[in-house]
Amino acid sequence: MSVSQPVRPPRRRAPRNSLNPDRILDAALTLLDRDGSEAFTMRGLAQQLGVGTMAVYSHFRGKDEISDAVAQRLLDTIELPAGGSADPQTELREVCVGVYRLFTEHPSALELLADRPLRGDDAIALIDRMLGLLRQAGLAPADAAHAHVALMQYTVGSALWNTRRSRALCQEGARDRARAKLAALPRDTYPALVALAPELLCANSEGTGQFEYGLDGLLRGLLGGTAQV
Amino acid sequence: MSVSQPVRPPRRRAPRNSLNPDRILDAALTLLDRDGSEAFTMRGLAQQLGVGTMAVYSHFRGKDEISDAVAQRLLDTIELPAGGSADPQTELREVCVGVYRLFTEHPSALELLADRPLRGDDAIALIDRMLGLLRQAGLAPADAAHAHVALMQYTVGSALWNTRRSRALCQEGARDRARAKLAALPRDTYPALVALAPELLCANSEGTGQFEYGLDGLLRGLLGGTAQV
DNA sequence: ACCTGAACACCGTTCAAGT
DNA sequence: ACCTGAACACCGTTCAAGT
Repeated sequence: MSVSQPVRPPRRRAPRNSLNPDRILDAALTLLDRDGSEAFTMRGLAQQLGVGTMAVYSHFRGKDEISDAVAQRLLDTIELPAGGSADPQTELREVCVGVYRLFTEHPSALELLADRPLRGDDAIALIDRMLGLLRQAGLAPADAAHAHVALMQYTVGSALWNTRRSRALCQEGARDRARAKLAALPRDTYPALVALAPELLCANSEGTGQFEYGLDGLLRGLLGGTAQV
Repeated sequence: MSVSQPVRPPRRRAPRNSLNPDRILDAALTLLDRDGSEAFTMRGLAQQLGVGTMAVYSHFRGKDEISDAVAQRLLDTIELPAGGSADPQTELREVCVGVYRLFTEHPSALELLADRPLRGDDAIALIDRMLGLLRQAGLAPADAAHAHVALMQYTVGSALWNTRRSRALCQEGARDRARAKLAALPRDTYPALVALAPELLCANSEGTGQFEYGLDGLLRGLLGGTAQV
């Protein structure tokens, strides 16, 4: 066996200016989407870029600043619906579905976003759009603000729930174990749960359908009437 | 200066059986609530217990198993309303508010819970109760399942949003910076946002009020009628 | 059986140095 | 200016050893 071939050959010095913020953010997002947020490491990022660990620090202050920038960039890719064509409720629905889509397509980035406040021009535009639609739908100022936050909370919560649920179900045989556990429950202690077991499993494995069910309910409840229940 | 007093005096050997799973979980929850989830460390936990780092491993397989047990224990403290006294919608409301309360009172534990599936007897009982109430309210099996998931998603999402938002606002001067940023936005690019700035700031700093606003909307929309929008 | 410290393979980041 | 490796203070966990 030849010992002369080292496992990690001494990387030749990276050419000057081959690195830049954009390349770094691209690599970060790739890493995040492919391997999940706990695999997002400064060392891993540098390796992905074919560069020494500390090279990245010439372009960003640290990991936090990179996470921030990735979150920013993602938010700015949300496409707002054309507008004007449909009624406010339908447009609000489209906006929320768009945000949900983005979050489920970039599961690990969602965890970054949940940590930091929403800023960046496109995120601001999104909030403005939603508030405008809520006012158009006839909500008073305070109601529009509350409704907006509620919609965001539901959307973020659903996306988070969904990505974590689906990651858990990816585990070896997890789906069968869940099914078995449900089947083993005593029917008389948990009558409703046992009776609805198949529907529950189904609702949990649906993705967008489940989200839209709740979203429609929420929109109906928030916009439907001014009557307090 | 005397060198003979070491910074960390050689801790005397902990008495046998002074450690047990309950004491460990107590310490873990204390640590979690006091210092946040990223301060929850095997080394810190052992220190809190006045014991060598590895002592904990005699009682739990590792950090993950402890996190699991803490989450379990928390879920089992949720109190279900007496039942039978009120209509299904009011009872559902109480259950959700109870879950939300638990989550906001133990912010860091929520992050643990978001990661793992809900199990444990009391968590199961909670799900059963909610499903039963939803059926009582007149929902078909598939609708009850969907509605249950939607309610949980909204509740978890709100709690998560809230704890993170409030943690961010705890930062030095963060509240003022947010206010200033809102005030600096161009009125004609973001008309709705600028107009609703005070209401938004208010909705975001309310805790339970904001949650209940959306919850009532969601319940109204899910239970209000069978009409699909 | 229960508790111990040393050691291993990680992590983000500081530092002084190379080009 | 941009990129480098060594080093520091952390982390969870394995291991062989003490009692």
